[in-house]
Amino acid sequence: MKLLAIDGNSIMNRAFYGIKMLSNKKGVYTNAVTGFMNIYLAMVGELHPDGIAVAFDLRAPTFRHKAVASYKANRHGMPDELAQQMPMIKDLLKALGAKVIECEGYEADDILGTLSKLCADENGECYILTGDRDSLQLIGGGTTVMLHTTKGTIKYDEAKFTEDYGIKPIELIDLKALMGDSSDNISGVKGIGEKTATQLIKDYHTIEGLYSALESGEVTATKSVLAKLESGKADAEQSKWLATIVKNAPIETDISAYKTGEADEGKISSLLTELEMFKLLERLKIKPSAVTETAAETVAPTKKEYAVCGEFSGDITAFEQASFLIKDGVMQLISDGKIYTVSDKKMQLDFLSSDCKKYTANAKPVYRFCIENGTELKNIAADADILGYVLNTNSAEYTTERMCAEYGSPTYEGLGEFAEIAALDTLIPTMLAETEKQGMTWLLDEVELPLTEVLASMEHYGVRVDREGIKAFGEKLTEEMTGLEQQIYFMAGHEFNIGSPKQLGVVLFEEMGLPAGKKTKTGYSTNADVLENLRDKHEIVDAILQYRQLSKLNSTYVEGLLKVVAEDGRVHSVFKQTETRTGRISSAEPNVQNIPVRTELGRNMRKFFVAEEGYVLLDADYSQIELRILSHMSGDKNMQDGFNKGMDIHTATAAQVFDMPANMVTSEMRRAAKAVNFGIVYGIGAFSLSKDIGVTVAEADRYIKNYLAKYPGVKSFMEQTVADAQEKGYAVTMFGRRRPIPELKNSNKNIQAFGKRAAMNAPIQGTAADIIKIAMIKVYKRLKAEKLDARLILQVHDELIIEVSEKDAERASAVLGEEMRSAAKLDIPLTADVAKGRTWYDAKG
DNA sequence: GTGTTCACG
DNA sequence: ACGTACGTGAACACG
Repeated sequence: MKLLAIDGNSIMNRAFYGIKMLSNKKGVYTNAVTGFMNIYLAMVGELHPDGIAVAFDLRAPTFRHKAVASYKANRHGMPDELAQQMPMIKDLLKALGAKVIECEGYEADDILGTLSKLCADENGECYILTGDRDSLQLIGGGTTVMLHTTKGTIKYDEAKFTEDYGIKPIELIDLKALMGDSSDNISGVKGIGEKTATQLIKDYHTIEGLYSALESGEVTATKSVLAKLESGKADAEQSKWLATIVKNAPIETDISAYKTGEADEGKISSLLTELEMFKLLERLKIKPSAVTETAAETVAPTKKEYAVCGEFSGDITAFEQASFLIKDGVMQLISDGKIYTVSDKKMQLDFLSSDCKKYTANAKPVYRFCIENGTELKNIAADADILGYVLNTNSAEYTTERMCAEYGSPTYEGLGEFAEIAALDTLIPTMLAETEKQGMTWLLDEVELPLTEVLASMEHYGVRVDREGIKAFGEKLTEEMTGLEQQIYFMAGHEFNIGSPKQLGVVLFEEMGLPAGKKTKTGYSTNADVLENLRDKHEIVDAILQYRQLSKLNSTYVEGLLKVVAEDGRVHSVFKQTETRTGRISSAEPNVQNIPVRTELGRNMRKFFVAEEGYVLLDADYSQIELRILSHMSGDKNMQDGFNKGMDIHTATAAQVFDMPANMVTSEMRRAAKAVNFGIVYGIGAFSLSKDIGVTVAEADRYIKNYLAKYPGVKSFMEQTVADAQEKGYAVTMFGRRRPIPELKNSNKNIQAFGKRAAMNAPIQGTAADIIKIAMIKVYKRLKAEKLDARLILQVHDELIIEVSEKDAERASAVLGEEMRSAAKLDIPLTADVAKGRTWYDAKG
């Protein structure tokens, strides 16, 4: 018999603290279960045991509330987030065929000890998996301890133990009896520490041996140690008893009862599906379960019958309603329970441009396919990816498989290559119903679905870049960098990798003796904030900051951009519609939403984003859209007043906060007010604000208090928003978009505080995202309707860029401004100014 | 693959 | 006592 005996509590603990918080969308925490299973599967894979037993302490979770006079009383109780996960892991382990052992009055340790003895009695092997060094005393006689630590799992047999500790495993008990163990409330002998205890045990092996030697005066030690030993004899004996793991817990003694049982796949599947642990399901090669609670709440979709009918022939434009997918160039089509394939491209395009009401997953590439073939994709009524995103912006991916599990839709493995489209055909109506129920139908139909086409078009056109200009700029940067590099090496006294924060830290803070500020997990922080404070300490700091700036520009923007220029001399960034938690879109390959603008040198990059010959760029951005939204949503008349009067909002805020007329506001005061305004939008904290504007925390706190006093509507809005989010579990925008915030349910104060800030920010940032999306659709439609030689090509959160022929520039400019301003009707005006230029640099006001 | 840094709104 | 503004993507070093 080869038995794997696991200390369930200990491994759950390690897993819980070793893995960042994870939770499913209901806020049920899963990180400890996830971590446990990772360790568990790795161990089972390595050892291939015949039997697995997992021991748990049987203790009420409320035990931690002191008062209980026990020798374990000072051990910290587990946090609720971990306690919740204990029943889950037990159920899961049972379903996997492992034996879960709990025993009234005995700790996990004792159960492991008993198991190891049972094994030894049968001449079997016992592997104890634990994160607790206490169990090392069990080593020997066929028992090996696999000690799980943050650095990995160490296999402790007798040889390894003796090598590390210099004593025999069993002597660990005597060692603890002398030195004590505060975590187990074992006192040991007062005044005897690790060093002394180890030496004594090495010499005398056991407490009994030590004390008999002591009686006969054979112990050589300092007078004080001898005195401590003598007065601590009773403590030592008591401690030894406490430190000894018992081996006779009343558990099943027939070792064959611990043989691994049959796995209950159905149970595993429903458990893991509920927990949304799909990666683990995949690893176990088990399909997710179709039935979840979510299903019961909405329409419980029933499994339908589908007939596979082969290649379609007939009139492809005659369908009224169908789901489709395109896989490796072959279109799969499902309508009225019949599944077809369509291989002919012409036929595919005919279908896509027909009036048929279409359901699909990930429509954007299909839009691009149609655009590239000169036709139009019509009547997309649902897109599973978009539905998945709207229903839960927190999800990491929107695969059909995952969503079926999440929304309780059946799967169709029997249909082979058609499994996905069949699943989709059933899944989509369920998700549409859920969307309706959550009041997001308008958002879906009028914003997200039409937006996909706009994004596809933007990706298709891309933006032209001036390759030669970028190269020349890059050469200039490289040259300057070489110069700086030499200066830095000279000042440091040797060459090193300036790009390595680790090496840089050593040079600055050890070799040159500059005062180290913040630390990171791995060493000294060398970020711009830290370096900025060291500027007057040494010339090298300035050179490094400058080098950093150049190096960033060169590698990320010059080299990065050149890498992604297409054959047509343009970059076709991917605009992702299901990426952000708040509803914004994101941009990648290249990211066109973070092209430098704040410093003049970086801003030069924008000179290389150019219009095609005969065309110009139009750039329009919303002015203060987030604060305008805040003033609207909060209904704060005082703040709205500033906007209605057309005032500069930061100056208006400064006038309010510092209680003086606007014309008396200094630029310093405006700067502070601006920082507070930003802070409010982000969910403010006095500490961060003080750091941002360089005042004391107390002063920053006063600013905030003052601000909220002047804008009482904002104050109550923020409070209400957080309260709603806490109650409902999500924050919501003006247009009904939800962002789930499970962090609010966390017992960790910091995480909860983060949740609160996110709850304050999400409605504001999210509403801004909704509004610019609406504007994009309106602009796109009007440019098309008015047949202008113009196209939307970029979006940067509050900014839109159009490429337009010179002759249509005037009209397109009007369209852009009008549609942006009228995208939403708020209590205060939305302002957007349009500027024109050959390059992005020129076109930005 | 993770951590650090830094570019944008 | 601790850590601290919201949301992203990319490059690089390092294990």
